[in-house]
Amino acid sequence: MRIASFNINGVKARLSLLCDWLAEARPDVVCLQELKSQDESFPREAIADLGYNLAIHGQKAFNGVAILSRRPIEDVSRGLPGDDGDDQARWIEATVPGESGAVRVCCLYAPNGNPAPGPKFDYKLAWMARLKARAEALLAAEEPAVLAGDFNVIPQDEDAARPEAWAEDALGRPESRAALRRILHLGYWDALRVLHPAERLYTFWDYQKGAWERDDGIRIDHLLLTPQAADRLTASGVSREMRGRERPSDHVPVWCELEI
DNA sequence: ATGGTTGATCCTCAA
Repeated sequence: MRIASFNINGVKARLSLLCDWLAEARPDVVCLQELKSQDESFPREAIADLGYNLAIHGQKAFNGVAILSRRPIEDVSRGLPGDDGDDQARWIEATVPGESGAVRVCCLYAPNGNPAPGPKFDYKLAWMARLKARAEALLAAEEPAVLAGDFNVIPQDEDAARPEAWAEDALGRPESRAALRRILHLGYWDALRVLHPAERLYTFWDYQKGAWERDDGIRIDHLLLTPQAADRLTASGVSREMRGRERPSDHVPVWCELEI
């Protein structure tokens, strides 16, 4: 089962790019972030026509996440637990049955957190703490699960072309990195890094200042696997060429292959 | 030091 994550940066503005990629790459499951669309205006038909079932958690103008799957989508849950007052659409999870067993797929869009320090950075760190709590509960189930999405955290210096440029940014600050490490240290595996330990891997290039042309990228989109999922990992990668297409997102898809 | 880009919605904000 091939599972991909893609921060689409506006699903309506990016519909033709998304449909082209779905038809070419044919991922079994896709986690989308930054829909910037309400449920009612989400382009369901075009995606359903390509053979995908849909579970959407949208919001007006900002955020928004969705799971697309060629297989059935079961037991959908919307919203990250831990704060009933949080109405930002940043989390959707569901079970996808495979040929041998099933996988719990969690699609997440972590807060950007800039400017830091400040209230937005506080919200980011509080959200990451809630993510850790959910990640802990998932581990206790001892089943294959994937945390897939835009974590808005650069894990280590080697995950940025110019790490020094991000040292004070919410995406690269030590507090953000520590929050991600706390989740990894529970027992999660970085599906990209575990198979590509020494590779230059970026998933985001800013629209500004010719970041793409200069390969001034960062790796902030991640696939974290429970041990039961990591045991079945056979391949992973970054669909880098997507950044060079017409009207691209500023992110590209990341994917992994699980024997499920 | 500034400005550079994009999308969605309301003439600004979030990224």
